[in-house]
Amino acid sequence: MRRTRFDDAACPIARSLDQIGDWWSLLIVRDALDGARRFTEFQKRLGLAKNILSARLSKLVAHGILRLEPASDGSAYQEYVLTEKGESLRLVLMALRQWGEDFLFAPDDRPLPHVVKASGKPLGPLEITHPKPRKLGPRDVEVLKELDD
Amino acid sequence: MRRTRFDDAACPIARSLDQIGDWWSLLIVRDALDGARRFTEFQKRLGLAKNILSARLSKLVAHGILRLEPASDGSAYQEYVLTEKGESLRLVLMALRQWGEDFLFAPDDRPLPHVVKASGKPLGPLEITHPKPRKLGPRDVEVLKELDD
DNA sequence: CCGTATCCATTCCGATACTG
DNA sequence: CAGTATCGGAATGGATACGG
Repeated sequence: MRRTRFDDAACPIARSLDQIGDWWSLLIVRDALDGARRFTEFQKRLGLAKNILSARLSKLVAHGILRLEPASDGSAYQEYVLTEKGESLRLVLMALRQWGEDFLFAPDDRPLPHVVKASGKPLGPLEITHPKPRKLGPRDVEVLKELDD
Repeated sequence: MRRTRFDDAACPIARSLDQIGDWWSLLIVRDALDGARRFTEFQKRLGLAKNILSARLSKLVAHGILRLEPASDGSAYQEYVLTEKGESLRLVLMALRQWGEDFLFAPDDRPLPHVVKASGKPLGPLEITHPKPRKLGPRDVEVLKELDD
């Protein structure tokens, strides 16, 4: 596409999109946040072609969003784990999730709730803060896998 | 590319990306939030080809993120204004901005600060809330155009 | 199991020319 | 000013075949 690069743009949003603004990267990060670490695991979850998964993973590693690590089990392979930079995308994903929940689902087709781990209670909206104390960290929340009420 | 569609995915993030997950849409929304309304205005700010701007704007209108409105001045043309759905993307953009600010700028190349309109003070991080009261709305903040300290 | 390599279709992007 | 039309090139995406 010979896309214009945004990597040196003055705007942080443009720079961000340059690194993760394509169709698959954020979904890969989403699954990584959900515990996926192996190539085939990502492939199975996302259902995308292996060559493009390979390319995306490499790009994410190159940008320091994922990092390669020796497999946690005995296998000779490596695993893709999130760096701090990658972990921090959780907030972006949450914003995207809340927007989607609010505007992209019909009343009779609700998404799985996003809840606070400790309490199991659904999240409130993201809030903008003055430079003030924090409430809850991104790690404190999770998305329910199924409805078991 | 024959990309897989996410518009009926179970995951809100996937659905969101289906509507605004391309290279230009969020930047268009960014500029709309910043006051841009006219075709040429977007084109000038973004520096993208007119045909693709045209396609993106149409798509955003089709998705109910932008809406066409008779020009506010005398001209016979129309203007692109954000719907509530589009306005709500402000939070997503803020998350993206904060991530970019945190990880994509060198110490000697800081981005323009994002401040609270009323106080002029820089924003704190987005926070996750329990179902609790709100603090500051997305409309209360702005990005400085230049540094005049 | 974990990828890389190859092939082909699609579509995205940018530039330019053109209309009202 | 506000687009539409057309063009070529590049990157993306999916499928499959192949190798460690």
